[in-house]
Amino acid sequence: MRNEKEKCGRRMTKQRKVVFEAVRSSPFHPSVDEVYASVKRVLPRISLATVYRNLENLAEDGLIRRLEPEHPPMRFDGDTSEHYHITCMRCGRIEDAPFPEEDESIDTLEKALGRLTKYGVFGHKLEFIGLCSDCAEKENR
Amino acid sequence: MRNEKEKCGRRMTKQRKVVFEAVRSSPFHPSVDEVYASVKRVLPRISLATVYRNLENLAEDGLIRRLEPEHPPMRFDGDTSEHYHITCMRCGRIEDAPFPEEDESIDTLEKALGRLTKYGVFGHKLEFIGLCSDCAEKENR
DNA sequence: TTGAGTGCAAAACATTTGCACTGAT
DNA sequence: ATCAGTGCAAATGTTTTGCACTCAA
Repeated sequence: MRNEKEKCGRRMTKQRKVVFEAVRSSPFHPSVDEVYASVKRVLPRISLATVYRNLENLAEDGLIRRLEPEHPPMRFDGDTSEHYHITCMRCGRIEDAPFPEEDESIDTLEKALGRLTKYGVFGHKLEFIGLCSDCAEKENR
Repeated sequence: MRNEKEKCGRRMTKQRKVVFEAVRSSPFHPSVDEVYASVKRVLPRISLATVYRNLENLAEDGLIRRLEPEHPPMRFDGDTSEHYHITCMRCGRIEDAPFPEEDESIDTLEKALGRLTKYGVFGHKLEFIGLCSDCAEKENR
């Protein structure tokens, strides 16, 4: 329920650049605080609000990906290529699934994941994303 | 990263019963506040904290399902049978996908969903759930 | 030059917790 | 009778916002 704006002209500030780089260069799906800590080493005066604002608009612009962990805080992924994640049900750690997005059944993907990682795989969550008829109607006006 | 407790003996209080019934009987994947409002009509003195606590432990016991909308607040589903959801990217509404969980490719499911609902289907989110090796190790001690 | 973006502090939200009390077992 | 569960209020953790200021375009 975001992504509908597609802002065209966004100013390339130091802050935006550094926040982007921080997410881009982290392989750990960092939380806002982790990005903040990392960014602060380069721009010590940056505020947390700015980090939030930039993460939000970078995700909106499709330059990073917003993940949705079961429990806060939000995490982000600098790798926008299509890939899936596996989440540890105990500690919440998020790692990349080691296969490309293929047109396989979920069951097949799940079994493959068990073979290819050190995870015990217990299930999956699948959610479809779309536009409901009410909102589609509003769109055309 | 919940569900590991499997509490055996839970007291069946009026509050727990009514919260359960409220989620069970709502076809709308209600939020905590919606459950609270509904429950308040039966038990006007119930507190929001109690609603939170009961939703939490009902989900833990597998009697209801905790959903994870992209943005707060949390929503719950009284239907624990296996099924998928479609979420409107604009308004956030969550509806049941009108097919049983089948061993089809995601692409096939997505196309079927476009035919079977009034939604324009734009994508999906798939997340695998497992236990990482660190946590598995801790488990065995 | 100028308004989008920033820093700061305060507010808003969603959720959790401490504690004295209540009621299901 | 006991203690898990409750109500209340206060605390926590996360995210957003108002506003004066700054700097990228």
